[in-house]
Amino acid sequence: MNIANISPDTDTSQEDRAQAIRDTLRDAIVDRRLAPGTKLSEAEVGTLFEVSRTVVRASLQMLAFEGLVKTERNRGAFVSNPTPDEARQVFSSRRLIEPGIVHAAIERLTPEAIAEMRAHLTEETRYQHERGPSARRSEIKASGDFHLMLAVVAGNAILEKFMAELVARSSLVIALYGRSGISSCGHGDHAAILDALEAGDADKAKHLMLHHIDHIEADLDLRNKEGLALKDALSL
Amino acid sequence: MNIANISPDTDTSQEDRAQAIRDTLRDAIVDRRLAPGTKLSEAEVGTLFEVSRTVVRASLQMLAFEGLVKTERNRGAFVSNPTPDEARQVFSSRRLIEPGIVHAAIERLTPEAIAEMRAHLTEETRYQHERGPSARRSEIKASGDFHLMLAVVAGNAILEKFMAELVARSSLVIALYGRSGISSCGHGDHAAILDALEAGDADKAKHLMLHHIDHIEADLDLRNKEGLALKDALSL
DNA sequence: TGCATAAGGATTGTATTCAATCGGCGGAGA
DNA sequence: TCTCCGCCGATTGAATACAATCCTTATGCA
Repeated sequence: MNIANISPDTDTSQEDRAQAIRDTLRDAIVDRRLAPGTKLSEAEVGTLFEVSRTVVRASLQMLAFEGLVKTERNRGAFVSNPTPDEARQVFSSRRLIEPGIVHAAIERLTPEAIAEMRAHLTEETRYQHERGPSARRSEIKASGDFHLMLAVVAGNAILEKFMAELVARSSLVIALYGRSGISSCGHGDHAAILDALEAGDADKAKHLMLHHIDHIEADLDLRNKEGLALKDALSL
Repeated sequence: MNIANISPDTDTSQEDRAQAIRDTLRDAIVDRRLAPGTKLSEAEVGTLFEVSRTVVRASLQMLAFEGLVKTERNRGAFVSNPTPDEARQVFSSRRLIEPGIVHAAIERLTPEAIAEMRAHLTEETRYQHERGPSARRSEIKASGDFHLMLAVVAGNAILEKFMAELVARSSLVIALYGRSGISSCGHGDHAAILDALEAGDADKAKHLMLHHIDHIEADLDLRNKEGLALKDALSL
């Protein structure tokens, strides 16, 4: 995969170019236009965004912090290639945090928030019924955004940041180990969770969330990739 | 407070100077040699550590990610000055995550780990009985380290990173809002938690941990600081 | 005296330059 | 022919140079 198909989005924000580049790269990573292992050369990225390596380095460092990029000294930055163990840790963390987020969200859930999330769900459904890689990418992003919106509603900026990292890393993991290329999240799960939230049934919502996460993880094939790759190589 | 009293520790690691500087600065922040609000000028830090601003910027960026430093564009980096609301979010996050860490740790608790933590506790106690700012700083650090060791035992690198951030931020919060200058953590709490862990009583350990966190937060005065500072200023 | 404005200095943001390291390629020797 | 060694290109790491921004201060005018 070449990194040339990432688009330097509109430079609307004068605030911080490094942040804008990070966001663009992150989007490209989480919806899999940049495959795990892809090298992110400072010079190449800098040329794409028309900035010097200085600001690119800052962007890559930020992504490294979020775990989406791994940097090796004197070798450069690569889209992360999470091991099965790291993958398990991601989902273990989500199982720990997300029920808590649900719990917090249920007390701060306004009618507006519910409406917004319902609107989001319909959009998500729409993407699921469309075809083509573009719709697929939008679906992946929307699926993660559901969890992020929940974190926003919960009203804790720190947990929100943690969740953003976990959702992004989940996307990477699913890209690597996902068995059915279908979807990162069963859509019905989201709707059921939102229903429980709206009904004010915290226990049910938490329960559904846990099952949802289990469901996602169950779709993964977490046998070690190296052996698999080796076997594939030998069978050629 | 001047930043001149932070010591550039031994440059043993050739691996990454930026990381070493970050660690030194973080230590200085968490044990309060650097007060919240202190400006961290790139040039000044660079001079202290004998590196160029380039690597200092990387360090400060890392600290900004952990929430220990806030950077304002064209103004520079400052040791974070968490608001009462942010403080509440820190402890809310800890209440969510730490019981989970306890839960995970109890299944992976080896006799060696227990011994290590017991040793840590005795050291912690020793600092509590010593006098002087140096012992006080060591006590603060040791107190946080207990929670970090637990996270390490839990065996989830992601949660460990999250906890490191939360513990560090807690230290800042306590520095700002702590009522009794005494201690960041009641020591007895730690011992009780470890006892419950060793006994394999997960529920009790989680319960104790929650109470411990509540206890820490209860010692804070989270009325908005601005008004307080203003009142203090007027009473001069 | 008070305020507004502009100049100056200081500090950060970004680009460029130089140094160090790594990986590959090719040649020499066994 | 295979292996080992050394050179060279490419890429990152770090320092310096330059540009932009902000804050302070001083000065002029009302």
